[in-house]
Amino acid sequence: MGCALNPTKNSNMPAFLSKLWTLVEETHTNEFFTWSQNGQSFLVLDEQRFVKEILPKYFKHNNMASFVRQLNMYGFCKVLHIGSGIVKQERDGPVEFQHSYFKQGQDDLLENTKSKVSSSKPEENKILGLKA
Amino acid sequence: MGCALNPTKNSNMPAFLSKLWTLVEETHTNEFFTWSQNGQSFLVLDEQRFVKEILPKYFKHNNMASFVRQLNMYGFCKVLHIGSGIVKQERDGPVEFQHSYFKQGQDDLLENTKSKVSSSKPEENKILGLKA
Amino acid sequence: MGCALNPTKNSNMPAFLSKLWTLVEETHTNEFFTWSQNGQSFLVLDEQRFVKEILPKYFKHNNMASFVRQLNMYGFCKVLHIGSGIVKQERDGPVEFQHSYFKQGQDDLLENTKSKVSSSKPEENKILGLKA
DNA sequence: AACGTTCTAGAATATTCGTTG
DNA sequence: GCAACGAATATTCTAGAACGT
Repeated sequence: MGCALNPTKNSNMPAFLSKLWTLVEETHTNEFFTWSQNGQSFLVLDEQRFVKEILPKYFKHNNMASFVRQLNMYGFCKVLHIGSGIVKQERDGPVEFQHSYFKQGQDDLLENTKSKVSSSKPEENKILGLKA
Repeated sequence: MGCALNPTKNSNMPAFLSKLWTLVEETHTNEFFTWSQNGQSFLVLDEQRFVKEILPKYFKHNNMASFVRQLNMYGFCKVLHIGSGIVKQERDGPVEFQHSYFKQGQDDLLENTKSKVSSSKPEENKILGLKA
Repeated sequence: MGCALNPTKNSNMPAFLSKLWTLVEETHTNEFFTWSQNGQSFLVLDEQRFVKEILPKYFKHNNMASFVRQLNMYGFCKVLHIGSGIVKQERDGPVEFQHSYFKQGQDDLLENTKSKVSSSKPEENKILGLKA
């Protein structure tokens, strides 16, 4: 049966998603991890602080690469910033990720987001979500 | 032992459930074994003390694993904690379990909770309880 | 670090096995984690200290259950201690595990020990090792 | 026969590392 | 170069199985 509940939303949502939601909703870290202005994506404004201060509190690692791997597993895509620098990038540009069912104020969309490898029926995994 | 009802010894309730109820109602162990704040689950706040001091008083063992096995047998589910990241040397997060018919103040729900393997008709075991 | 061979970093051995080997070879923790007298198995003499002091240094958790799960995955078996107490138990008996290719002084046996789920050919996984 | 205790395994998600396009 | 992915191992939670009372 639906066990291993997580307390945020009393559902069996994967831990990664509820953690990510909690993270981005946290107001005291908005300085370097927050929703984008229009709420359609989220931003890592200071990767160093994010990796050092946030990741180890919520996950069993402190590697940006592992965090990104999880994002990709759940269908998030990086938002590319083109032409944001001449040589390379002025400094490190912010890291931005987006998912069609992960938007500010719409935690209901998140409900049934699935991992790409979670279920045994592959065709149901490719994307995710029933509310669509 | 205080005023709390103690649904023991007067029914055909499995020993595990009445012991668990007694345990969590005990006020003098609330420091490390107690109801959660909203009474919807119970917490093991200090696993080491719980294992050494409480388990052997009620059961024929002092293994957390055996206790958890029984919880799962009766349909209890672990409550996941968002902030369970890299292990801190200092303190462990509490262990929390929940069951829809095991709630503070509602010992009547507990009455007919059944083990998942007790009956020979599997479909009747999945959950349990008639008062619902 | 003493004279014991340490079969790490120079092979494709899974991290769990090389860590386990390192652990049991460490002399300064022999007080509560060590080879058995005949070197055919290893002992956890103080589970609480082992869980708190050793596990988090080598793994991303501090749960005995997770450690045991890994041991079973690699084919280790618990060594049963019969008649280890009359009324209850004087103290806690030590936890002992054994594997036919994990023996003191024979790190060569360990070389090709495989997880039960690692390869895609199930029949080759059941046990393990090529040197036998 | 039901329940309790122990040891091992199943299944899902998480983390790492290396590859693909 | 680099975002996304495949695959192996690791961690977690729950269940199967054997045995005893």
